Amino acid sequence: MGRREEKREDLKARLLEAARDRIARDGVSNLRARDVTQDAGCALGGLYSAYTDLNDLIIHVNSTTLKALEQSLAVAEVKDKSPTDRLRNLAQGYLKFAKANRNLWKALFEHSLPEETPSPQWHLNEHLFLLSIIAEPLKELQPDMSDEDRAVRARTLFGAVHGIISITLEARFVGLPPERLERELDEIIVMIADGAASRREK
Amino acid sequence: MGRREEKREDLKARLLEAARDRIARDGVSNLRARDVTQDAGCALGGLYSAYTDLNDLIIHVNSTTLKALEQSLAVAEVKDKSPTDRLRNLAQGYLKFAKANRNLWKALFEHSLPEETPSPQWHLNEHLFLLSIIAEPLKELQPDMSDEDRAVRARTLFGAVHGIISITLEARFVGLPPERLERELDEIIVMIADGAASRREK
DNA sequence: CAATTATTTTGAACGGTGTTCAATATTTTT
DNA sequence: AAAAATATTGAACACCGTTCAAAATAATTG
Repeated sequence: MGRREEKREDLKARLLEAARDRIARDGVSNLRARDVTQDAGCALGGLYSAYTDLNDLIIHVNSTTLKALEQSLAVAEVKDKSPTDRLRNLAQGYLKFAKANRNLWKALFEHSLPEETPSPQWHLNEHLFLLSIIAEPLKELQPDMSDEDRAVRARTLFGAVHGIISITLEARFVGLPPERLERELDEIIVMIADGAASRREK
Repeated sequence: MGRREEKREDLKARLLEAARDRIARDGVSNLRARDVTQDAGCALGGLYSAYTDLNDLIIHVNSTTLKALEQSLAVAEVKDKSPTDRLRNLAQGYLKFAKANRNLWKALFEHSLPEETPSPQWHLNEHLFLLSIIAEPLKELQPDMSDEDRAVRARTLFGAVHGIISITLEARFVGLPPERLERELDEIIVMIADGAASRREK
């Protein structure tokens, strides 16, 4: 019967949960194969029957983090607001999520793939929703922009927002005073949104 | 004689050069203590007499990278231009440096300190020049802003520029098409600069 | 210039890492 | 119930950064 499949899925789930807990608590750089397998209640080698790699397991954790972020941003979304306000809301929502789930959020970016082995396509696709929800208010702001240009601009905007947040929260460089992060982020978003809007009238 | 001091400095220099070459070629995550020491022509333990750590050696490489960036931006600086144009120039200069020295540039940020051991103060200070040269055009743009606010804004601006560039060049997330990076960066800078300027007139 | 002391350089050894794989245990099929 | 197919196990492996007693070298002394 499908008992095999069942146990296999159960093991994968247990490993995933154990890894997520460990990452949330100690950060992705402190994740150890021996720790997760012990937490999950299987032998060391069991990890490699459920996932190809410790890296692969981390990618799956990141996948759940992205889903949680998606959920979080969807909740924070407000209709009946100006596109600028919607962008402001998204940026604040992203910041709020990053603060509330710092280690899981950091794992999305810290996780450096070995060599030139890029993330698998299915995981890269998961990033696209982020860009699509940014692109939507942009469309209202600059309706005459081509879809391609708008997609590029959404990436630019995300990069800027993420850069501002990460330089402060990751604290590996000279960041902002944390208490001023919200306002700075907000002002920059408004500047860019206004810039986009004025460009339309030009 | 000062023969001791002399040899010691020579070893430090050889290790530094070997490490920089290795990082530039293979990336900081592929730097191995056994490789650098072999390249530098000393025993494995020699590294730990010259530097406290492999991490410490990497920080010193990063220090030279920052100096090179400083040099590069100073050359690119143009007087007799509008503050907006100077900011545009700085952003393009930063991009150009990142492209030309990708692995060394990435090492400035990839390098994750273990636990909560922050970078030493002398190295953090080296970052400040970057912010100071951003703050200068900002002063012209918004002369009524307090020095502190301007310092914060400079960090924000750097975070945005760095975020846009790194999300594309580090390719660990969904980045921009590389050929559009220059223009996007430029347009965002102009938007923010114009936003800052218009705020002044408000 | 020895002889002695102070310092540096060396590299085998240590503890910890991710990963593998023959042996064992388990589930499925016959 | 026996046999075949599969999954789980954990000792062993290769590699990593780091340490530290021993060997080599430099400085000082008589």
